[in-house]
Amino acid sequence: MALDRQRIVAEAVALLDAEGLDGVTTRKLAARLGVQSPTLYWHLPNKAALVTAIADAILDQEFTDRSPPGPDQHWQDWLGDLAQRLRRALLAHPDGARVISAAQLSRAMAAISELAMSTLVARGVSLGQARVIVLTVERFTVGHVLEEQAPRPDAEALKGFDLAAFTEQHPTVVAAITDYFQPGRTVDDLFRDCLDVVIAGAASKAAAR
Amino acid sequence: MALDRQRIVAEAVALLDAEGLDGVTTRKLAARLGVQSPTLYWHLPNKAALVTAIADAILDQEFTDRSPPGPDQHWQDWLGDLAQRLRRALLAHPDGARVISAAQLSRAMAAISELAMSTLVARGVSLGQARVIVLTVERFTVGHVLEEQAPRPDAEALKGFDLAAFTEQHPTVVAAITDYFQPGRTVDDLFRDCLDVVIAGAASKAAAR
DNA sequence: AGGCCCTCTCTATCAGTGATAGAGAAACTT
DNA sequence: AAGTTTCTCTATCACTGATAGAGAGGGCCT
Repeated sequence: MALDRQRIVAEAVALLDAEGLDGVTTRKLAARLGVQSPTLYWHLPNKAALVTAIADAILDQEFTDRSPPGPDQHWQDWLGDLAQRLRRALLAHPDGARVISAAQLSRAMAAISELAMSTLVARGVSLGQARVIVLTVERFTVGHVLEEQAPRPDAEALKGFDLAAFTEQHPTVVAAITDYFQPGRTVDDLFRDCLDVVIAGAASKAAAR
Repeated sequence: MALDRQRIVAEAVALLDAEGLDGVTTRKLAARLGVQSPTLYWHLPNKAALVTAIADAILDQEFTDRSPPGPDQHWQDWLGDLAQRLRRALLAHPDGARVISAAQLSRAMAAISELAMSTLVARGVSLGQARVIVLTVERFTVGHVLEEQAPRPDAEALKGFDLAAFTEQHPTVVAAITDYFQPGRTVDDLFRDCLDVVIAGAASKAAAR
């Protein structure tokens, strides 16, 4: 099996799935491909390019279908679904959000932006508004999943953590968390609720002009 | 001058300012402090703790004043100002957003959340809504600045970049960018506009119940 | 056929990274 | 004075991304 960029990236995604972003080293990747690590540098200029390629692969995997909304679907709902899909793409791999935010000039991300902005424009949203709305949704989504995927602090760090003192200093935060996750609600619901805030704002801003 | 945690963190911030997050290594930091690198491990358990401490220092620097809104200030405006201040804090140092997103259990970030959520609750927003709104604003802001501070792709990467082809494949994106930055508008305006979307959504969601 | 070049992989090596073990100096306590 | 705690040191580890440069192999032109 010949070594080419595509096979390298596919194996890099597998390595990402197995060990997370910090586990994606040129040596481990080369070993999986049955090759010595400097060989990779013939196919890729540097590691940043590899990470960008991984980001594109992750996004392409989820965004096979890039269809605009149906004739009687509101663009608000469609944009919400797009954000959900983006989140799903990031959550599908460990450190997915970190990978995307480390990517430079991701082709796939640009394609998503183009799809979203052109769709909004086709629905009568002004070009400027479309850009602002799409950027807001994208950056919120990446920021949100980045936090979702943040490593749970290890036991060592938690030893110095005094929950009682934290609760005393941050009563509202603690109350809000316990309150929110009471009835069986999940992190998916939290994202949905936060996203609804953004989409509601987008709707009101788009209507305002 | 005795070496203590506070002096280490202060020097780490100076090093961050000089060389960015990737330049903050234990050896360089130790050299600046006139000490050998293993010495740092007596004061800090590991590098993650150092990054968290840097994050707290960066936030504390901007959030000396943690006052709630004045009596006739809308919470929407106050929350917008808070987000602006958060952005300013992140932009004040190279890779500031990366530092904050790499921080684990940041005390200063928790304090900001507490301030924001309790303020909204005091203004009659429900606990659940307050949490959703504050999280949305925070995560959007971090996501936005993360993108703002993303390294401009180097000349090497740009050599393989065909602007004409990109424009053909992403006409709306290119048109939106050129359109947006036409009359002397800056990235500050872009953040303001995006933030307004989020705040407008927060206002409508908070009013809806 | 012979020579050449282009493609791809190799070995060897570099400078730098976070982290640990354990020696030792200095200061404080008893 | 002796012992203990606090802090810094030297020496070293396993590992990282990256480069230089040798060399194998196939295709191509004369």
